[in-house]
Amino acid sequence: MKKEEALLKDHISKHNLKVTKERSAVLRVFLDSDRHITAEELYRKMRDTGSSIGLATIYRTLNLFCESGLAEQRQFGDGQARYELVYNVKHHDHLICQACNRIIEFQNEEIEALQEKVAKKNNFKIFSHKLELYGICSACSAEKNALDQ
Amino acid sequence: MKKEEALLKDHISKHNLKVTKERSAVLRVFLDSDRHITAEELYRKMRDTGSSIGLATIYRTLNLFCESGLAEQRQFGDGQARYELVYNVKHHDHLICQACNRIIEFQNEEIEALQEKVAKKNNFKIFSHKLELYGICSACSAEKNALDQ
DNA sequence: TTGATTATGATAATGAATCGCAAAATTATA
DNA sequence: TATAATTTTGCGATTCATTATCATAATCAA
Repeated sequence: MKKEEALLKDHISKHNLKVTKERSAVLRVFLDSDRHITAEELYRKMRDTGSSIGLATIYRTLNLFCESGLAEQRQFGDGQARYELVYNVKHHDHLICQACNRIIEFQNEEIEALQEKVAKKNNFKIFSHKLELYGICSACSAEKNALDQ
Repeated sequence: MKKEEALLKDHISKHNLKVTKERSAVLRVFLDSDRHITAEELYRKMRDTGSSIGLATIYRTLNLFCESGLAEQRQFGDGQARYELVYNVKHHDHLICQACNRIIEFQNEEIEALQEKVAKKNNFKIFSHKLELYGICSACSAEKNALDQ
């Protein structure tokens, strides 16, 4: 059994919930998908492969993943929440290309340390943070330059 | 005439729009409000002082403020957009207290510089960024400690 | 297997934000 | 300052993502 599956089952048993084929199927597809997937995308992906799962169940299951610490919800400003596997994944922030919607993950210890410093200076205790850099990636930038010629 | 009003009127005249009493009133109340106000809060504030303005007009006007460079829209994760005066205001990021919803602004040149460095390393051109630190402020932290006694 | 409990799918409901429209307001022009 | 072209307004309807409701189905401890 995968460690992600074990984590979910542990959460389920600790909260008097039940292991269902839908939950198992959503987990399987979720783990096999691009990071930063939306509920709708996951729903389509499952329906397209013959599943008769409902959209509400997708949302309920993704929320369950978040409650169990397996995933986190992100808002990148396009109006749809995205869900990302965080269990056993090192913390990181995001670069978001506004041309092709590509999401690049990055880590920077120096920035993290400075955030703590800012928090301390303001007597603030940080529980979580969000750092997103919006712009244009190298591929889109090159494409734009080519078009401009 | 205030510089903010001048900016808005400049934008209006450059785009064949019209100066209306509603737009002037929304600007007046907006400038006189807490930073990071929601459309609904601005609507309530105006209705409570006798205005018969519609909510749609509030939204349209706040969008106009954003287009003119007077304001920017922010999402702090509670599902409602907040609007913040940015004209003639130095760039800053936010600390958000999840207990009392207080928003503290801060500036940190070192973090900004490191963001640029990250972007460069990824051949990414930054147009904007979002850095939000979520947690609990000193006042709420003290209150919580007192209750725990 | 049963029985208590939880989960599911379909659909309705929600809430923030936008749209369409007829009426009203603005503004350039005469 | 009247006119006419254009934009804006408030209202209500609409959209879209997400959640709630509810009857039926599935799970699982005993």
